[in-house]
Amino acid sequence: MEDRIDISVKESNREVLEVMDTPERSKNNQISASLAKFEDSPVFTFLNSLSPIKPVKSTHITQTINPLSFASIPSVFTSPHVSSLRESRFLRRHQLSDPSKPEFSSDDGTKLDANKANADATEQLDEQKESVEDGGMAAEPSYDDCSKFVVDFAKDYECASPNSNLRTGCGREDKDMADYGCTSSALVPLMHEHPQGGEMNIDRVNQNTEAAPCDWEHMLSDSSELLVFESPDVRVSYSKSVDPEASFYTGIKSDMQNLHLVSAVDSHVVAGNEAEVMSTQPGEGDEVNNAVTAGPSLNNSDEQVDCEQLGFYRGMRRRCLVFEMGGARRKHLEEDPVSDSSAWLCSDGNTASNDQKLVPLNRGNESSRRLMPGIGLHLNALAATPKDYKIVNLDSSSSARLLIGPSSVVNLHPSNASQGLLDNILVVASSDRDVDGMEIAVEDGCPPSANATNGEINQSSPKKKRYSSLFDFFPAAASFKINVFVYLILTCYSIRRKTEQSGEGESCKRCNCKRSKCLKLYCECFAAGVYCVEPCACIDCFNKPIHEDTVLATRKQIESRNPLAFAPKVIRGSDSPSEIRDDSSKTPASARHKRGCNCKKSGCLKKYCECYQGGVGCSINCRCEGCKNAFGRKDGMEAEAEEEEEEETDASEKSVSDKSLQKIAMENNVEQNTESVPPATPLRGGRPSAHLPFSSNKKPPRSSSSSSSSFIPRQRFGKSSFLPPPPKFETIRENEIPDFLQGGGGSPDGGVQTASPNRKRVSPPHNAGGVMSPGLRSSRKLILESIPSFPSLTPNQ
DNA sequence: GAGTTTGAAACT
DNA sequence: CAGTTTCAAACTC
Repeated sequence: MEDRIDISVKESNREVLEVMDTPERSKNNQISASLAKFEDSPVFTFLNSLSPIKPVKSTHITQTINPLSFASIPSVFTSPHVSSLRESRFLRRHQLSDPSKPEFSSDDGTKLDANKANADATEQLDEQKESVEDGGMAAEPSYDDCSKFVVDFAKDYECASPNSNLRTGCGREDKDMADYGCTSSALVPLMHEHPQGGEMNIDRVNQNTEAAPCDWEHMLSDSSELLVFESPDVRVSYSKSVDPEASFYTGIKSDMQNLHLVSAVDSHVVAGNEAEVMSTQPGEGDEVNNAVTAGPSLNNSDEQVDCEQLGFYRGMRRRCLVFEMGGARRKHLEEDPVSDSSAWLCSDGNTASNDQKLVPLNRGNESSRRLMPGIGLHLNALAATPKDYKIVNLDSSSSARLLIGPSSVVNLHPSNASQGLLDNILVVASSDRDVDGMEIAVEDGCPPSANATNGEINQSSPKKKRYSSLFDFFPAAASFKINVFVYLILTCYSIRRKTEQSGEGESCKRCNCKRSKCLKLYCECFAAGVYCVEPCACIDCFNKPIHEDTVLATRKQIESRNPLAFAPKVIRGSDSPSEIRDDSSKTPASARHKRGCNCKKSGCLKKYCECYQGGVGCSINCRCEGCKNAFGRKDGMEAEAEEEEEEETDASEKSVSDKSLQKIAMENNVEQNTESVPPATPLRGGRPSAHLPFSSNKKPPRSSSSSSSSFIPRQRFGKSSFLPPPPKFETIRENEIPDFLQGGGGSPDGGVQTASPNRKRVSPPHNAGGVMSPGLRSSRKLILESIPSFPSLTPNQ
């Protein structure tokens, strides 16, 4: 049975993956495939060794929180090119955002268990319920998960909580537990418990947890593995549909909400199968159960139901979560360009329907529903998170879902954010109470409705209290909590890793628009492709899920004028080795502003300058006057720039110097970029570099080459203390640049120019000749592997 | 926090 | 395409 189950699960997962892949398929497929293999492969082991756990253990993830930097948020709007990748992002975010929604697991569960699970699940559920009553822990089931990780985790958990009903339920067969079937069943029970009587479960859990101390390390290691490696589900979901971060968040949130530790895991696992992360909504336990029981065709007929029923996410949070998640998934699932829009929609609540669409992956499955609810991190949330550190919800801004605490500020920068979260989490985890707080926070993030769904769990009362109460319910939680947290942390960590790898991290955006209605590029949120969130102080904002249509339409219009309007403004140097810069030694980052700046008075030393703001040096594309960009003058003097800051005076002169020089430099530099880059700009740290590798669909290369030379942000500023501002813009690697972007022209500049709406800029001021350095072109060719995150409204992409 | 400066975005 | 206006962020006080 077990074997069968596993096999079926794997197959299902792969299928899902395949389905998902369609849009960008090639890459995605590869990825998915790789992921799938991953699980099986020894690599897992390796990964495990690498597992996030360590970092987690370290706990300290040094993430600094930059109050200033907001993680760039993945663009809400999917640009055509990006679509697939983007979608993934969305998903991620959604997940994150939605953490409140528990739905995650549901998906996986649905698939996995569907077959066997159903029977088992039902039985288990019954058993669990009983067991719960008995005092059994439901929680464990979560771990059951198919993934070894789960198993291990379960073991650990067991140690912690012998009770776990799940186990018992699964218990029949320990292996079974490991098996998906078990997991499913386990999940089911969890689900049931939730809906029905979270309390009872909790108590049991508590007992369990308390009873047995857990092996944190094991847990961590295991969990990490699961998250990262083993659980194909997780991976899939994350990698594909879900944004790691988002998933992470969402996962946390969902977990939190559910408090079903298990649920989180389970969800992951379950979801994993589908490759989507569907968070089971707490309230939906029934659905989940159904799904599980339902069998393979987990698809819920009612995807919407998930969203709406769950309702958790209505409102801001919901937007974010649903929005993102749904969108992301949808996209993945559906190749349809439309999906993009749907993604947007999701955020609204409206989207439920959309979500359904997305669901297709599941097609048969109910998973779809799950999808909606649970997962999504909100991009915004992410963005917000950094500041607020609210891990979870975006919308939640208000809710302050901060796991940690409102006070705590963590940068969620994509790269950092996760760690920050982890850190926070860890911290939190350290103290049970903290944990509670976290949970609370999470839930807070959740819309009331969601709570309601969870209602069971939440008793109601104030969010925080609820959570606390939850813990009350789950008194045992202590250990259990820890486990859960650990799990979450690991998950987050893993997610973060992925995200980091992907380069996605982004920060939140907030705007303060008063007249643009947040429908113009003036609006940072809109420009970033994300919906405005609570933190925004905008007036008459239309950049909300509710106005999806408007937003999309507007977006299209803008894109029609300038296809790259939503593209990341800053492009990091390509990774290609060829591109390695000569100067590499100097500047790691070869990033450059897509269009270049046009500064007249700021000397490119203030954030007025987009190049500076983006943490990149000015390039040939720039038409700035008196460039003193600390990250690199357009002259290519960047190195000097550093030296000079003080010398600034010279700068102007040098700037003059030459385009020719610049060209040369550029050529040399062209290659600089490379991944190393990341560190490149000091800024980065804080921010998001968004680099998701999305395959670009389109276009032309921006002139990457224009490149500036390197800019070494590093401290070059004479004023060591003074660090360059974190990049405000989303950055993309050249490789990532969408084809359409690249498409164009040969000369890097040209590409860029073409891209740039502004003709002025477009015109390559400096070396106009598309000539750029030949070298650049050749070397670089910007093959934009992935597109930046801009969402394209256009269907076609 | 209000007012100013700045440069991108949008418009003509 | 150039010039102007609008806009909101960045900055200053």
